[in-house]
Amino acid sequence: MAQKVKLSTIAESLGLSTATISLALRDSPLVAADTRDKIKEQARALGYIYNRRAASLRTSRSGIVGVVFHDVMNPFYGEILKAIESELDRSRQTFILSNHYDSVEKQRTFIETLLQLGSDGIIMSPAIGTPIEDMTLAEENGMPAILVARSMDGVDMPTYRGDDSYGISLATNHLISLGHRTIAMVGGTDQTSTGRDRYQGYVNALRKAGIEVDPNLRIPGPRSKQGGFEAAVHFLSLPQKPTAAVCWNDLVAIGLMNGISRAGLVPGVDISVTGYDDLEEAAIATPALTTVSNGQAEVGRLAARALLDRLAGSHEPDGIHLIKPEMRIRQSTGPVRPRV
Amino acid sequence: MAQKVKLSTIAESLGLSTATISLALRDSPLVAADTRDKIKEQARALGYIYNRRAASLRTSRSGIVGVVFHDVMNPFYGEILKAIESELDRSRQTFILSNHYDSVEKQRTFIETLLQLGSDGIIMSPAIGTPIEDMTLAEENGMPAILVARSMDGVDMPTYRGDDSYGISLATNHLISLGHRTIAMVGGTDQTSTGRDRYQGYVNALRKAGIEVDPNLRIPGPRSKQGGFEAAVHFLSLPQKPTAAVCWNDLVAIGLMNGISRAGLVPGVDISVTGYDDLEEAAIATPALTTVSNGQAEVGRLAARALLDRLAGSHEPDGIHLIKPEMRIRQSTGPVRPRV
DNA sequence: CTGAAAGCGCTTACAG
DNA sequence: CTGAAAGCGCTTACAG
Repeated sequence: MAQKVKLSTIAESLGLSTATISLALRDSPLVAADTRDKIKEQARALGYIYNRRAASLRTSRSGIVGVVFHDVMNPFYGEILKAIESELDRSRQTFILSNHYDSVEKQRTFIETLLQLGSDGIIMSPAIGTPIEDMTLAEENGMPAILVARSMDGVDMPTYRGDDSYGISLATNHLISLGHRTIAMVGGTDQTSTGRDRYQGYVNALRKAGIEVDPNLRIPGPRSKQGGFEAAVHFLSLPQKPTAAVCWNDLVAIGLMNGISRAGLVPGVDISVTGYDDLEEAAIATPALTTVSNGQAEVGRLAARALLDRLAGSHEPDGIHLIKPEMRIRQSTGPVRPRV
Repeated sequence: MAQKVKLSTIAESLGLSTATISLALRDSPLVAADTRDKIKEQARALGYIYNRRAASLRTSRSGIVGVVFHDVMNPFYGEILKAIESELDRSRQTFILSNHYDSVEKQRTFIETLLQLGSDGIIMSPAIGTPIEDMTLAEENGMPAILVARSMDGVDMPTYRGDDSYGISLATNHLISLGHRTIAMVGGTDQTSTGRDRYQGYVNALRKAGIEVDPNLRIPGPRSKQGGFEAAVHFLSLPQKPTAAVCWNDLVAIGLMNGISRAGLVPGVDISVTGYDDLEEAAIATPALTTVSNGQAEVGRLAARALLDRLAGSHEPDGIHLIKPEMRIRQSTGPVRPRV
């Protein structure tokens, strides 16, 4: 590796000061156009690499944004991340990603790392059980936080997520309109806002239709394909013989449909199944999954924009911003057919 | 936000020098044990946050490692990333992730960003068409690179990937042993080493079994579920009426099986399908997918270890390190059954 | 075992 | 339009 090229290397080679070089490379109007061109040309020729650490130490802006989710391998978060990525790219901000896997410790370690790196902000879907102190730790050290997908009680930071209660009621109403009366709810946990809100929306929709709510028709827990797959046995053996399942998300729904198929029944014919999120793969599942669009792209885009705006000095309103979900009717739901 | 706490804040409050504080916080044996404890206690009490940028500027080590893949939403890369993550976590290295989506420009921008941030190294699966200069740019500026999943011609950097040619021959031989003779190959592109090597392995296996290779039985292109799903139409309309498909990866295989189901045929019975990678979801697909384990966890772990070792000073051997694939026989393959 | 001082590579008032 | 100088917050020889 050749001798490190820095501002002073360029300055000396051109007989100018580092101040002029610095200004020129950042297109300051203070530098004459032809001086600027000469400097840029020379920087390229010497293979100059801008040292962001040094600049950041001086300016206390790092150009780094932290993003922490439960697990990016989950396409729901993956789709949010993609939207964040493209929005940050446009503003030349680099993001650092971490999965917390709902470990509060892992999440805190990550927040501390971001603070040490001088991260300009953080976009997060907080881990289950996140203490308020961890959130204020960020804010108090000048690192604004934006929440996505999950709300946190007692925190009025800007939060972007879908209207879960309304969305799940769309799915439930759809099944009711097809004649289903014994409808199970599969997946999700009361430990997250999405779990609570979606169960509540399901309960509300049933009540509004005059259908009695049977708590035993709830199978809480599953949140992945694997989980949905395994829940199929439980679901199929429920003594109430439900004819339909409202799933907490698409992954659970797809897993459940696979499990139902393995048992020799045909999802969408023998048993109706709805998902939630409208992941890209929902449309190509077999059968194509009836689900609720949860606006991941919108959530990611708005959250990134909110953070960028805040970094630019404007203060977006705090509190929860709900994105309106929409029904996507496909082949996994159909008219009620009695269970044998 | 309170006044920023730095080393000198602690030093003054205790009547010590910043040198002592710095050493104590890093557990240097040069500092007396009780002095150290007092310092650590005070640092905590004041809410001190270590400034990595300043330290990194001084030491020229950042504790940051870059990771760039085609797309982490692809579970194949996601599984590699997980292994890298857990290995780096153990060494308290932070990773910065980027998708290149096979855009050479996006990849180069990311490499430049890493250089600016003083990244200690990079683990990458190079974008299609990556010029050698982009790789040497990293190395020449003191940022060692480790390749995963894809090889690059003319580059002898350490590379960790599966033995694609051997692996696909396992899948092909399995189908041949079930009596299949008209076997299509679906997905992949000649622009990547995996695409070339897997097609070659398929061709070799057929030849060795004395089966004539029909280039029209290759359907190149698909690399995703969506792609495999769409390829089903083409596959089913092939005049040679193949009874089995060797797919380039699990995603294509799962998509293809969905497409086959939509057409009213039963994958695993009417048409045998093999995947490649053994993603977590292969086992719960319907039918459960016969596939080839590609050792993602191993690839990620070894690549991360190789980089960490290099950072620690030891020089692992350059060149390609092949991980041995293994066959996973499930329900998506069965005895040949003539196409009608 | 602890301290004084230099320096990592930038940017930013301030002068001219 | 350009330059001299200070300073961001650390670490690291070097002294003692």
